[in-house]
Amino acid sequence: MASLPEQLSAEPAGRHDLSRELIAAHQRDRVADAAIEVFAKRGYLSTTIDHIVAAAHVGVGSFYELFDGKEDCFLRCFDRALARGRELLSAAVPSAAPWPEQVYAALHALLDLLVAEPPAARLVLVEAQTGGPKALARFESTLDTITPLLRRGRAVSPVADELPAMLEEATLGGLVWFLQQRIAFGELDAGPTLFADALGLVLDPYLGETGTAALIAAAPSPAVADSF
Amino acid sequence: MASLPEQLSAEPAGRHDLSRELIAAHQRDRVADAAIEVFAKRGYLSTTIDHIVAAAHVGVGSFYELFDGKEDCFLRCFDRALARGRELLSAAVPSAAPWPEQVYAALHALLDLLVAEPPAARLVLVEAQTGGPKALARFESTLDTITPLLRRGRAVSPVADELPAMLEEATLGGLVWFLQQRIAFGELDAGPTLFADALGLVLDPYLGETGTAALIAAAPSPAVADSF
Amino acid sequence: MASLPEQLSAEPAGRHDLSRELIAAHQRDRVADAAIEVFAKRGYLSTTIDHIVAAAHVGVGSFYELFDGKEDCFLRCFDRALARGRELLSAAVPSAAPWPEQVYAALHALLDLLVAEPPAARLVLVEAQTGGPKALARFESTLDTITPLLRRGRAVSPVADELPAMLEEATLGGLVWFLQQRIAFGELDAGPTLFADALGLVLDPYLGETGTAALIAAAPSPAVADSF
Amino acid sequence: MASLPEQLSAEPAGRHDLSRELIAAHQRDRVADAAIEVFAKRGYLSTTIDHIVAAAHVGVGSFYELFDGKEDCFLRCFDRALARGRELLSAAVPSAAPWPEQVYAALHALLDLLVAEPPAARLVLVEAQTGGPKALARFESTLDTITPLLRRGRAVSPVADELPAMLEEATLGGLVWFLQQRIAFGELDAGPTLFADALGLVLDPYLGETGTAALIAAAPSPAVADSF
DNA sequence: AATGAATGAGTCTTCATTCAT
DNA sequence: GATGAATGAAGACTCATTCAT
Repeated sequence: MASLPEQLSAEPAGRHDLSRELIAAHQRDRVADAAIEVFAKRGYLSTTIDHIVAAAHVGVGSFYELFDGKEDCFLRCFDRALARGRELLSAAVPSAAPWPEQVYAALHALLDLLVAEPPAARLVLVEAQTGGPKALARFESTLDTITPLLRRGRAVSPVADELPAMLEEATLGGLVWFLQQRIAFGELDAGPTLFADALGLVLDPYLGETGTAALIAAAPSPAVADSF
Repeated sequence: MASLPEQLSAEPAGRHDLSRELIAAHQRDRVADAAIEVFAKRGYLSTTIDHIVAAAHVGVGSFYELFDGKEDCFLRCFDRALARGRELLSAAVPSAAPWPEQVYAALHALLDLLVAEPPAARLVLVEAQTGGPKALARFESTLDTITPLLRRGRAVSPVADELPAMLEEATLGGLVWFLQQRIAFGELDAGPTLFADALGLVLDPYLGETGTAALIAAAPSPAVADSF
Repeated sequence: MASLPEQLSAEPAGRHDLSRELIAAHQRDRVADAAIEVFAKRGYLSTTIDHIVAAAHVGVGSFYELFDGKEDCFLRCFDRALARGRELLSAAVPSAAPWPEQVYAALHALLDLLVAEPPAARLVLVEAQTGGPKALARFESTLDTITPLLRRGRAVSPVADELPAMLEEATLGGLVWFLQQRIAFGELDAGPTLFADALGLVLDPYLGETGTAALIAAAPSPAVADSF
Repeated sequence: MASLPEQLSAEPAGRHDLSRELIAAHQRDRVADAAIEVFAKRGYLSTTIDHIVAAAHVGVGSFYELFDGKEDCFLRCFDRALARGRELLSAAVPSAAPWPEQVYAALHALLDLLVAEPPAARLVLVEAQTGGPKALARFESTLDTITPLLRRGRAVSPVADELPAMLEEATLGGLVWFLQQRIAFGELDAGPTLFADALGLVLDPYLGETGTAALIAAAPSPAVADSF
């Protein structure tokens, strides 16, 4: 890989390698973005390398320069979509706000994202298991990150001592399942029902139906009210 | 010309066709059972016809006599596993018993089944989506069968008017997710924790933790106490 | 050929074997008739044993009892069709009539036959080469039988000493080609043009156009005039 | 994003596509040449893709890059052989010469070609019908091209008004048949008899035997006299 | 550095033939 | 004696991956 010329001119080579890697990373991201679309459209199984390189406008050789193969590519796509989601959600949640409003904001951002980027949504939530256990494990660990955040809702719940031990895991599972179904059957649109259902699914156990309704009525963010 | 033999063979053919179809159905079931194992072990994607026929001890030609191809085979395996599960659950649930005990029995039978037949469990719960939307839709409709049964729990719940609207869908989704995870990571064993967790996941919202605990303590079925 | 059992019980066994062979020959003919249709409809290449046994209403095993395999079956079909043609033609030609009328009758009978049995016609004239060189050779030898009959026309020709040496071979080849084309493109119907063309093709060199026309005008056989 | 490289590569792509197609066409011809040999040796039916790729020294993938499949390949081979023949014949026939000499030259060139390239000869004349009706139709239309050229012989024939109406079709059919037989039985060699027979077959009806003999005696081309 | 032509292992599937019933 | 279920060799074709240019 490191050829002679680089060693002869050490310092610039370092910079060069750096920029080379940057360029490579950039390329990888570009190709991954194209691949996400393709994987989402055709499924992991029936996606071929040709599909991807055609969509990404790169040569087959470049593809193998960038990725170790099809599975590696899928995994990176998966990671990329997941990371972007995590990032956006962190940014969307006001860390100082009371718990219910944080959940409100997070869920809203999540749905916004899923509606805005159907391919990524499908990749992460539907095609995950097809890509093997590795992708699944990563998704799982991301979910584990969320569980404690959810659990903090017990502090503000009037029925805290009645809440089931596994509530958070069940809630998260229920939400994932709820979204999977909507995506699998193409019913994931920006209707107000979707958001209300999802919010109720998460908050009701903690606040009760009336509590959730009150929160929605308060409509904390105008933007939220707009898009949903 | 030579029409006599044909007429003679026409009548028995009817009877014969019947037995032929019976034999074929039997063969199909045998091969499907073997295929379930293979699909569960290798995943739909990397299962080949050769794997299946080797496991089922039939020739390639017989396979294609029995099934239209790989996908047809997978779908039939899926249906077969699903049907068997539905059947066993129906039989296991005492229709006259109070709702909590019915849930107890049903969940127990379900976990029993999943532990007893890991391949079928993996096929239905994990490999479902790989086999295309057809399998998914069938699984979905099975789940829809269960929702109303779950909803009957509201009648016995002390907190009925506080229960979220989507509780049943969330619960079911949570349960499915819970089981998927256990299966995907090979943690689905016959430990007592598994059953307690699953039961809590379903019953807690209706009965509260204490109510569930009381039910477990009552230990309605000795068999249950045995295996879990 | 003569096996031990026959020697032990000579006379009855002989009769039995005879009748057995007769029955077998009869079966073979029946199956061959069905096979001719199938071969003509689908071509040698894409005809399967299943097609044949289904059309002939026999079991696969019986088929292999009757024939050595697919090629053997095709060859026997070919022979059978050819033999039938030869037979009919011999019968149709009045041995005492003058040569032009014999040709007239023979050609007429031939075309009658081809129109009446399109499958056999196609088998012999079009599918011949597909079945390998054996079929071709047999067809060839049949043609060689006809050459001398044709050559006898020189005796009645006013231009006998001007006739090309290879006239008979060329004529026969031209006729075969002419018919092949008509069959291959489905233009072999019982129109008067077909017969006139074929007759001209054969007789013109010997009798000249005017001679042939005179023969047609004489319309030797009413039956001929009818069907063509 | 990253749109620049695409635009830069857009322009050369046009040039490149051109050369790509040229290379592909070249490859196709090379593979077709090998395939002609194989088809001629084994027949269409029992030729496999593996046989072809082995003979052409290409990978299976390349074969499918070049052709749509076996039939497409056969058809292209057929066309190629036919085109080459047509080309050589056109070149060989002196357009200003008297008709008998043109026929002489054309027939000679044809036989030269058939003897020089037995595989192509067999492909076009014997295997034609096996490759389906498409090949046959193309061969037929080529023959139709020749008919009018043959008909011009009537202008120089002393017996023009005695010539049969279908003479040209009969002659051509006879010639084809004559050659098919020679090829099928491997008797197509460069002996003088072959050429004399073929020439007589075509010219005798127009010029009479004596006329043809005179033409042969004149031996218009020394080269002709050499090879036959 | 980037390309895409070439490869060939591996896939699904068909069908002539055998043989237990 | 007849049947047709079972076999598996062999076919066409795809596509992930390599490597010369």
